[in-house]
Amino acid sequence: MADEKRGNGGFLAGVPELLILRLLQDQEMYGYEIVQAIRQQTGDVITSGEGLIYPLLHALEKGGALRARPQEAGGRRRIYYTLTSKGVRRLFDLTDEWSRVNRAVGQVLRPG
Amino acid sequence: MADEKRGNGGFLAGVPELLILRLLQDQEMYGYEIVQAIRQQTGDVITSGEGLIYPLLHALEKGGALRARPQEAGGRRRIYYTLTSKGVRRLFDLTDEWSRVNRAVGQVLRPG
DNA sequence: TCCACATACCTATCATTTCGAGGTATTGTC
DNA sequence: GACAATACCTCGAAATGATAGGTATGTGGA
Repeated sequence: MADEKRGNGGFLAGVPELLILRLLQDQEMYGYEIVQAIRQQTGDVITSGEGLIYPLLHALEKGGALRARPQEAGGRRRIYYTLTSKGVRRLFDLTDEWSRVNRAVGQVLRPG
Repeated sequence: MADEKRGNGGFLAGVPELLILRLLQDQEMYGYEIVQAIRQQTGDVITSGEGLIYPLLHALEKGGALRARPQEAGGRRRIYYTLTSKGVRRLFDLTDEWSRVNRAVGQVLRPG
């Protein structure tokens, strides 16, 4: 079909990035924590794994949207991330784009 | 960044398929017409081109969601598509999935 | 003690989807 | 006659997500 082998069922283009940025807007978090948070806060609707989240965090950091702060915590090495001003701007842009697409799809789904 | 080279700006995974099915629920349409309709009804927010729509129509037909009916109209060869019962089911499933993801993202964006 | 599990990080590869460029042919307009 | 619009098509590149692995430490139970 339109081949639908997506574990999450599709409709997720760009969503993980948006969610990461939004979560970090409220508080500093580390990667593993973000993976769990997305699962919990979406009621297991979005279950993006570490194989997606970690590379995304690295890309966002390299792009200047996030700042990384390594820290030891009980023998465990964690990397905490915070939003930079660039990240905040990116979050606003993505949020805006998300609602635009949302409205657009809604207009077709339930017309006039 | 998360590299954002999508002409439409992201957030479109699976959306074109959903829109096609929804449009065909109301009336028989041909490919070129669908491309224009998506553009118009979304106010140019979603501008998926023929390079995306035609292959999608073929895949949906092959998958049994659509039935194709070729017809000549004023020297112009058009291929009209209609929904099969399988296509209707697929439309319901995608619509459902779309709102689930929508709610899930919303929960993260505006918590509390 | 040993084993399994949760934590916490990472990469590589594959599948899917979208985008852009290009190609054919007809009709209508300047 | 040239050009835009109509109407179909395919190919290849790029981006994204999913899956499957791989490393290491701490904790709890048998």
